[in-house]
Amino acid sequence: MRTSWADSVSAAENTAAGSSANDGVGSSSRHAKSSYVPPHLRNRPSSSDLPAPGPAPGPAPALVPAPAPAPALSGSSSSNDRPGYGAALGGNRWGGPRSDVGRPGYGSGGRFGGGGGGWNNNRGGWDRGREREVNPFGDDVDTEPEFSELENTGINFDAYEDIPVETSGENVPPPVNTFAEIDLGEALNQNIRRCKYVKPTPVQRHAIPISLGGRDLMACAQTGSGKTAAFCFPIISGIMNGQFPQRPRGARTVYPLALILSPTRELSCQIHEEARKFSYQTGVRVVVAYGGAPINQQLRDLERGVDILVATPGRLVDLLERARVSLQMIRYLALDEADRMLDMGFEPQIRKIVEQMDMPQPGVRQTMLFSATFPKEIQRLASDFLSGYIFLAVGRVGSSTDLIVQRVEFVHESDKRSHLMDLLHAQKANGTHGKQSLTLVFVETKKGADSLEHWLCMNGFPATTIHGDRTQQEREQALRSFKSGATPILVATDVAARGLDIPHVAHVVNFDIPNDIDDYVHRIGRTGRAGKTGLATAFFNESNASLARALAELMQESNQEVPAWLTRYAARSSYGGGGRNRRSGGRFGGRDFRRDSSFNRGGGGTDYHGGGNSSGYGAAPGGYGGGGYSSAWD
DNA sequence: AAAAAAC
Repeated sequence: MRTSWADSVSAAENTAAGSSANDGVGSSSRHAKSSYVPPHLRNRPSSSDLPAPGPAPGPAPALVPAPAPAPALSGSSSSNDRPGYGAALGGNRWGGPRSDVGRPGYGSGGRFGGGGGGWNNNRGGWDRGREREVNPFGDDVDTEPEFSELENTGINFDAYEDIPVETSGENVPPPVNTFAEIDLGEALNQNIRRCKYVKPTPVQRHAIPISLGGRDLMACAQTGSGKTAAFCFPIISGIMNGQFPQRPRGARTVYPLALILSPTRELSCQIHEEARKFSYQTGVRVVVAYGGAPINQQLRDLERGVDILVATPGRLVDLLERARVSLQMIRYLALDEADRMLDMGFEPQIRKIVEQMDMPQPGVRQTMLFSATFPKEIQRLASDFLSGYIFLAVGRVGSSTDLIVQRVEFVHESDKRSHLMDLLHAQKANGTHGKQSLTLVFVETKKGADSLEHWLCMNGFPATTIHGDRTQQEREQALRSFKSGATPILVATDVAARGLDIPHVAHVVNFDIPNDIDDYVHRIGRTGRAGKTGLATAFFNESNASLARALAELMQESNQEVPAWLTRYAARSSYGGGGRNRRSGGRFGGRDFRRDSSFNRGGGGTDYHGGGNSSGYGAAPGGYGGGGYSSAWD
């Protein structure tokens, strides 16, 4: 009923502040968590809007989302909010047979009509509305890739082969070696072919079966490892195949089934673009919402229907407070770059979104948490947000390959500009032109970015810049202009350090070296994407001494040539307790802390079924090994 | 210390 959900939302608003006494740490047991009812949902007549907790998410058959009883939305008289491409399908896993009438004007009959679940599915009927959908692949939609084309994409799949992977948790579903082994459905398979993906990356090989098995997932993986597809495929497949209760449709509020949170606007845009490709002609609607852009277009997009919502936290909180979005129907939650989001101070907003609005509990929804590192704060988040999860650690991309050639050059502060100029001239002369060869230059400050951009332009190098002082429009324009090659040099702050997938970045220059080795790893990860080779040059001088040790170790680890002078710096800084990097010596961003006997919370899932190579663990001198997680590193 | 993120 309209009043029902409206009340729910307004109640949520009214009590959000007071409900922050959420149990937080210490209730990692899923039973404790699943019986928890958020304050704003207590005392509701029939608790009819929130699905009751489902049974323990044990090994479930593939393609079955985490089970949950029906929420039995009372009296809603309208259908779900997506344009239907669907044919009816029997049975409704979430809500049982429904008698609701389909929303007129869309598709071919009620998607929930007449006892049929009515969600489109890949076994038929979804194509009836295909003309409606803008083709995200451009012109070559119906071009089936030739085998030779596949080889020409430049994706070096062998480069992924020796990336170490480790899993732990109870009953870990075995990894797959090909997409064909997984029944993702024909529509999705076709999109995978259109994307020219031939073979799953390591994170995909493991994460997709885990997720399709209905399990929660904590994954330590770098961007560039194929994460986006790893969480999108199971979500899209689950939505296509799953039966969901009818979503109430008020005039304004929409009820997505999946939520993907990411730290930056550009990353959200990128995930949205990728997810749209993956969901092309599946009938699954993906919408993005982020700040800095006019909200009206986003509201219109939402009103046209949303299954998967990709968002940055701030804008989502805004939408939730305006009651334009309800999380009541969320079945899939993915948090990307979780460590980054915490670094950026998003924890309160994320906890508000996940714990204090109307999102179903862990175990009812399926949750995937992605993070490059696994520090204490993320472990806490994992305990609070996940239920009986599987831990997956994928080695750093590039850690065991030579995909990225790293160079470190000693450049005094005052020489940096002319040195950069030399590099750019050399690059120009090297004959790489004709083909786009993009250079991404990282600097420390927004001011520095502007002034370097200006200087480059004055000196005949078309450059643009991206940083947080620019408007969202300027940022997006800069990114477009860079990607297109119109300005083949992009000067950036760390806003662009993580996750952005820009093809053809041949060279990453760390004009200013970051203070955190993780940031360095992320920055150089903007090149050498998808198995292509790339070059990363860092300008090192005295002011970077504190990073010398971590940098030298990282380079050594990835089979790079470490200059003798850097080794000397590294030796010096190691005495002074420098190199406070978080994970030197390891090839993973973290390890499953549940394996440590000292960590006792009574939560389940301490069994270790490690099938992977664990040699990257334990060697960390002050990493996460050893059980004690003192905060000495912060 | 700087960066990012809602209006």
